[in-house]
Amino acid sequence: MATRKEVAARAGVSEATVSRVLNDVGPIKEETRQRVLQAAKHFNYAPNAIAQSFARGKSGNLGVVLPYVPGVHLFSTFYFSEMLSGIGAAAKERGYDLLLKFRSLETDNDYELLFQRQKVDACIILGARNTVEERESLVRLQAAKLPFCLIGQHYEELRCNTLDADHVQGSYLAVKYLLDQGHARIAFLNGSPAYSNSQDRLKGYLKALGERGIAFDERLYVEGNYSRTSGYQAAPYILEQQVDAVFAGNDRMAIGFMQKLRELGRGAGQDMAIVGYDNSDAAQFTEPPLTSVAVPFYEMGSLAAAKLLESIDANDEKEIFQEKLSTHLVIR
Amino acid sequence: MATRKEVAARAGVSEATVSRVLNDVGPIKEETRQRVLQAAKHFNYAPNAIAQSFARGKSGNLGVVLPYVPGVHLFSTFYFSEMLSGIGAAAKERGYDLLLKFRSLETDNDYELLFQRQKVDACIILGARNTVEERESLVRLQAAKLPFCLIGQHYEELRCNTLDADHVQGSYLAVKYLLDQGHARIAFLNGSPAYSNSQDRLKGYLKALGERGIAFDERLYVEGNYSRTSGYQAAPYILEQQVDAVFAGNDRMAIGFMQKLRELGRGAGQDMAIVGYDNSDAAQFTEPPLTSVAVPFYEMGSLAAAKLLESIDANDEKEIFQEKLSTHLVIR
DNA sequence: TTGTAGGCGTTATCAC
DNA sequence: GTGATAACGCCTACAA
Repeated sequence: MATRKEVAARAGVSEATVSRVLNDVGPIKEETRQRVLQAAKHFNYAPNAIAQSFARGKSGNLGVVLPYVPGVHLFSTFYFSEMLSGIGAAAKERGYDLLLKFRSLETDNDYELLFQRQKVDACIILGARNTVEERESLVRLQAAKLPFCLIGQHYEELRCNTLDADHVQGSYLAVKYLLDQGHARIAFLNGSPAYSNSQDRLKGYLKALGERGIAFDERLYVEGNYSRTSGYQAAPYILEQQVDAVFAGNDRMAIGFMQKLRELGRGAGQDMAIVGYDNSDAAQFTEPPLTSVAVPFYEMGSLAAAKLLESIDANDEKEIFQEKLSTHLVIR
Repeated sequence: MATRKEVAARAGVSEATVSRVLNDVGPIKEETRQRVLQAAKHFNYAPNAIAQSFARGKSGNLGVVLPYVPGVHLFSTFYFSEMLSGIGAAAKERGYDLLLKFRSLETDNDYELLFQRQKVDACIILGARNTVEERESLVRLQAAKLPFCLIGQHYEELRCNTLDADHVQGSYLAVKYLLDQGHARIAFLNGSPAYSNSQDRLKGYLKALGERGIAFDERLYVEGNYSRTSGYQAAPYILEQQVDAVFAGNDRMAIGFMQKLRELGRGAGQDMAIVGYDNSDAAQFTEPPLTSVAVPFYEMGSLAAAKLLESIDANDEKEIFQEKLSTHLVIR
């Protein structure tokens, strides 16, 4: 593979001039420029990106941290897929490449390492949880002044770049809708409280109930893990509680719940109203179609990436951003 | 951020020794090793990955090229999601990071550039098409001895690393199933012939028909673009042909077709049999559930990555691999 | 067992 | 306008 040296030799100029031409800096005689360009073309030369990163002290990569669970096909979940699409689009626009980091939840709890090694200029963290180790790791990250942004998770104690959807509002909308339809005993099938968005959903649920003066009945509150199976498994218990509606924290759980319903011979939508969350593709294919809270995952990803990259490109003092995009209910 | 120099100074050794300790090479006195480790810990030192790549001439990145279409949420398609999950898992196992490259179909037709810049040690190309530019670009890639692998696409003229599913077989199974069910006029809703897998599907379709002595009727052959919309739009024409079954090149098109069917008041599965392809999540949620050809996308991704990385890690002469994983029919 | 020193391919700061 | 040249942080013979 040709290097700058060979190009310089062939063009009869110094290596510095080659760089100047290729980086389009400084004044250059048109004739020299042409000679260099031709020589470069002759060798099919392109600057070595790693050497460039090394010299510039910038990698040109935007890191994306994803939770990695062996055997679980992560991208197949609507949430991550959409988000990553958005991040990718925004990064591409700004000339950054995406470096994916799969983090094993048990072993890789050190976000710092990612940056210490300086393979990325900034980083977006997906699927962070509220555990002691993670919080501490994030505090260190911040102390080291490494630019990062959390999507879909926020901590009370930690003020850092954050992009999320307004899940309090989303859940409120969903539950209010069910109440408006005349349902009173509404079960809530939530995900793990280790995620702040689960907690937010609970707040929205409580808020909607509170407005109608309905007290929280803990028997109607069930925790799954956002998987279809957990929705499926929760169904028998929920049915025992004589509810007339179910609000699920995501579509997967809602779909699992509906499957069990059908197996038990109780068609969904007849004597039982169900509302999901995410408005994933699947929501429109179920029978009956699933009413669901639409979350702008793609926009969350692209906005987070845009803001983050913008802030590192303009290298003045970075302001912390904490944005919340709104959700809406898609009634089917 | 601390560098090796500072660590060396604090430990009272040379920089070379620091590297030796950290890379675990050569004989080192235990005491020295401890001093170095402590000094490293003191500064919270981790070697700069880019400098390392630079010195070693290896990036430690596995590139993944993805077609990029503005406005289309790529990862949301089962195909890419699953594949990328598989690639990611295999890369992680071998200590490689994933570098994603979104390729604009119109402008970025030069695969070479990716490698010339040497930001990746090897590359997996998804969504390659059979166009003049792409073929030429791939030929150059190969001539430059850059290790890459195509997934889901192969060319007659070009012998390169390839991993695919056996779509001839898959389509054959699907059509044979429909024939066995007693259907005779089977429409085929295929995707663009720019993808070799579309062509393979056609072969399978023809093979199954041929076995029963049924001649190809071009009125029953329709080309969509693998989107749900294209399935939806193709429906009226297909219905006009008085077919009793439809085989779709992927589930998305099958689902679009079914939607139109329902809108027209003709429930699927009643007077019209439908078989999809991919066995995506969505296939089980439709009403009625969709019979579909299961393709091991995840395994394709992980196997391709494994083989490719293996071949570059063992730096002897690389043998070209061309593998085809088998598919099976999931009857619902 | 450890130190010295050359090299990796750029960028960027000086001179001229 | 252009050419030297010193970084950049690390790896790795080669010497000692």
